[in-house]
Amino acid sequence: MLVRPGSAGGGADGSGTRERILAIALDLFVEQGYEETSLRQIAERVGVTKAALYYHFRSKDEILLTLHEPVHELMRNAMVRLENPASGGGMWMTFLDWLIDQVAVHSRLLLMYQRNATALGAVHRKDPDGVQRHHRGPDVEPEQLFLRMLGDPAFSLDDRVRMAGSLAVVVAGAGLAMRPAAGAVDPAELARILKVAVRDLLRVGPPTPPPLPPPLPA
Amino acid sequence: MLVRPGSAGGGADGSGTRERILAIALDLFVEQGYEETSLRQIAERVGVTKAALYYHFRSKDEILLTLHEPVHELMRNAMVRLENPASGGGMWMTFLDWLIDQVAVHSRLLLMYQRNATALGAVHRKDPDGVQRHHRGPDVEPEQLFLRMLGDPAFSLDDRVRMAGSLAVVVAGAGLAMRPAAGAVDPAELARILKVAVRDLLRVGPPTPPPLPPPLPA
DNA sequence: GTCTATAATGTGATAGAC
DNA sequence: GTCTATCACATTATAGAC
Repeated sequence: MLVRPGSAGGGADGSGTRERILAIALDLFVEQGYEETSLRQIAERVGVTKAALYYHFRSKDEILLTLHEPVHELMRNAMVRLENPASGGGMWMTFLDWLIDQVAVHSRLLLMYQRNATALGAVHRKDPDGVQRHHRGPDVEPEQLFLRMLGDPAFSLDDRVRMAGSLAVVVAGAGLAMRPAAGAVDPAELARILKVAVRDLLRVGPPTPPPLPPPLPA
Repeated sequence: MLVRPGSAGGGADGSGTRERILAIALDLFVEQGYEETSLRQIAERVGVTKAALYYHFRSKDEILLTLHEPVHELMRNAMVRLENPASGGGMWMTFLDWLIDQVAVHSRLLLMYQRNATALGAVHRKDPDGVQRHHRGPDVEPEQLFLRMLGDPAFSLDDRVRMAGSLAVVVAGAGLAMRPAAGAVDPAELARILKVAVRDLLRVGPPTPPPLPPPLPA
């Protein structure tokens, strides 16, 4: 589920320790954050010693990077779609629809990214080559990817705000699904709602379905 | 600007070292994050030794908490406004308008919070009393404050998504203004745009201005 | 109010046995 | 593939001189 098997150097990992390390690290990184989580803590929960972790991973950073690999892949994929010159204004909408579907699948990973973006950036700055080694493709921080586009003077400030905003809405929606306080949420329904919501924000598509109880007198 | 003078224990701080510590810590916390920033680094940049920092602050955590005090105050203020039973649906819009104005003023502080929410949460969990001591009022993490409301079953999932989304749009807009890559942004114009945008997302107010012509007919 | 010096601790990481 | 034992280092924090 998390990683493809047979990715690292050595022999077959019969007991699946590597996967368990990743799963538990993901839990802890989401709960406490990367910096606040020590290798001792991870090892304890996995049921091995610190040294054992170093058999499976070269460093703590590498655990973080391995977990973020799917996120990076998602972002690379996103970039390719955005750079496709097929359409002008509709491109962004098409992209968002795709993203919404992706987000429903990877919501937990994205939550981890959201909580550890700062730490990931630090790792990124400290050892860019180490990041490169982990996944081919352009070595861009996901966040930077969109900032570049948002700086494009071809868009008005209004457009840029709404583009950045629509992205934020999607992420917030994904976050909503992850919070236990928000109750169980049907991913499919959430995706459907998000797609309509971003259309309202971006003022495209169907004019705007009115809410049933009018919340504010016009 | 950042803190009220005469807040800490000792005598008058003639040279304003305390304020300089806070200002520089803010810079570093925004740039690198709280965990990645060491006291040595702060002291170096201020031009004093590590020990000097401990004259002004009891711990590293206290520096973070002091910086977040205005943020907490903002959140407490927000909660009071939201719990005001004056209006039903319009309440949220009124609240957002107020928030947008506040965000324009405190954008830098909010960016710090956004980047260090995880670290702040860790401090929060580790020493809740220490947080309490810093600012009277309910001891709630800002993030938790809204999650509570978003869990209210009185709202449909669609409403909740749009409420959470509108909040995210405001935060994203503030973030946009802080990024050098996004170019200079007039805060007043940004605020105006945001207020219209969240109305579109929440489907209240003026029906929906079209994209191309000037989007504010008042 | 700031310094020097140092304590106390935890961290990520390595070496080598089994 | 996992262990024990240990290293080297940076960190927060304290004590006491000036």
